[in-house]
Amino acid sequence: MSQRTKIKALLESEQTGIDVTVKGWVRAFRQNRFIALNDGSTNNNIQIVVDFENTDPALLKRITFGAAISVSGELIPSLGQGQKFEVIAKEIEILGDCDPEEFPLQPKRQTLEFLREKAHLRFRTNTFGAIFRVRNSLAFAVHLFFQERGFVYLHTPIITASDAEGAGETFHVTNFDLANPPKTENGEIDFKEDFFGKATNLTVSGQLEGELGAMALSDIYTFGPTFRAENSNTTRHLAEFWMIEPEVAFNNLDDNMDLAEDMLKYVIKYALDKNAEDIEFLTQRLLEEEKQKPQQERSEMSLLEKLQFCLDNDFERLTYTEAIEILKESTPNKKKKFQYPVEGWGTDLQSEHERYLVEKHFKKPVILTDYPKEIKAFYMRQNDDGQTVRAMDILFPGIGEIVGGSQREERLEKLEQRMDEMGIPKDELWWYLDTRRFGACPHAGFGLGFERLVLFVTGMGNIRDVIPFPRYPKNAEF
RNA sequence: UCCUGAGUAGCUCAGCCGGUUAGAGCAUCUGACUGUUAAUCAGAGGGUCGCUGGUUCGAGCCCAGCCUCAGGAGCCA
Repeated sequence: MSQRTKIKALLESEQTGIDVTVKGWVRAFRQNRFIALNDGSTNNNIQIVVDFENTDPALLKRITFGAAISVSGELIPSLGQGQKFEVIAKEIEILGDCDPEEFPLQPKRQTLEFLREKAHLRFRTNTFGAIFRVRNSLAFAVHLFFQERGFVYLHTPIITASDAEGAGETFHVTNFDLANPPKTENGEIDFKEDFFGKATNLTVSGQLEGELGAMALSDIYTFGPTFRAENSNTTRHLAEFWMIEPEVAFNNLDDNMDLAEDMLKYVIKYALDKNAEDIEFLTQRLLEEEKQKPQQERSEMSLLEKLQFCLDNDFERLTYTEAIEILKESTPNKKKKFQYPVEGWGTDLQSEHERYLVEKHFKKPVILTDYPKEIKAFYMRQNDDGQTVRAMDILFPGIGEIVGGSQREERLEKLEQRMDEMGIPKDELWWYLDTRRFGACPHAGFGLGFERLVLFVTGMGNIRDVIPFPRYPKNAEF
């Protein structure tokens, strides 16, 4: 057989009457005559027309939903309605049988919950094919964006000894026999005996190491797996997720916000251009899904419109303090519709408050800045008011926080004072503090949750559906 | 972790007030048909009612505990 042509290329073919070879998985076999074949290069199938009267019935029987086959034949303009081209099969080879009695997937709509349990096979559905092609484009676009701007892709460690970052519960990394770890004289586990000679864990953030790189390379970004051992059971959290963390020397918070907004728009634009068909499919999928919902719960904009709107409009920028004022004066607050009424300044915003600001009040992405220092991390730059820090959170409709970042505290004295106040052990972070001793400069960065971005662009509702094999409490299957 | 809801055929779901042999659609299999597009028509097979214990003459249904899933909350990206 000749070299195979991918289905995406076939469907974009300029000429017909040529002999081609296609390989893929059977999506449907109708009337013993029409095979819908898909190879993952596009959501569209190529129709294969089988001369069933002159084909071995034993072979025909093996063309079942899910089977892998190779087909050689002539590409012609389709005789039927509904597709541009079709392949008149001259030779069909079964590469891999697929017993319909055993195969869990069925040629019909299946629930996302069911497919989540069959994550090893769900790539073969239209929805997940589209999701993972979009995910791929977004990941590539992230690199394109930063590389075009001269950023250095920095690989920060996945195993660290630092548990002082305050970014959540960590997964321990150890070589010990858990039933019988070495103990010290006072009965505590003796990590000096462990592989690294100290207690280690999986990283919860590459930021602190990223800052070290930025203090020489100026502009860096990380893009790697991140681990949180939080017992989070939500549609927005994973125990293992991918995070993008740029860190830029000499940037202030405004530069930081510009960078984040430019980046988000760049990668969304890239996916819209590159995956127009997939996003159109996902848009239709969402419309279908929302038909089940009552009118008032449906979104005002389709997925496609929402993404375009995001590109066409500036993100709304305001301070935490301004947000609190808006929330205090808001109708739901006055009518006591909020579960957590907005009264004073200083407490963290609840999900319902963020959602109100983004989805009801501004109706577009919102960047909140200058949060009270008490509710933010130790490394954020303190404002002159003594109350707030130069933090920023980007809130997206339906997702909530997609980016969290800040200008960093570069003044050693201020940083140490804050670490003391918050009980962060300075001796463990001696290397971090060194950057403030030797050529410190203003700098800023942020963390972007990659899966939350994919969630937004695909219009999916659960973060477990936008990563191939999700890890979450009580689940590490596959 | 907390709150709410769910778990019945391969999938999606119905199952009355606790009552005798647990149903439907789709899928699958068999046959018919053959330019179909979620093909159509006829027939057939298919069940540890999440698990454990309890109440009862009798439990898919009531009670308790546990497991899993979904949505929301918290934590955050």
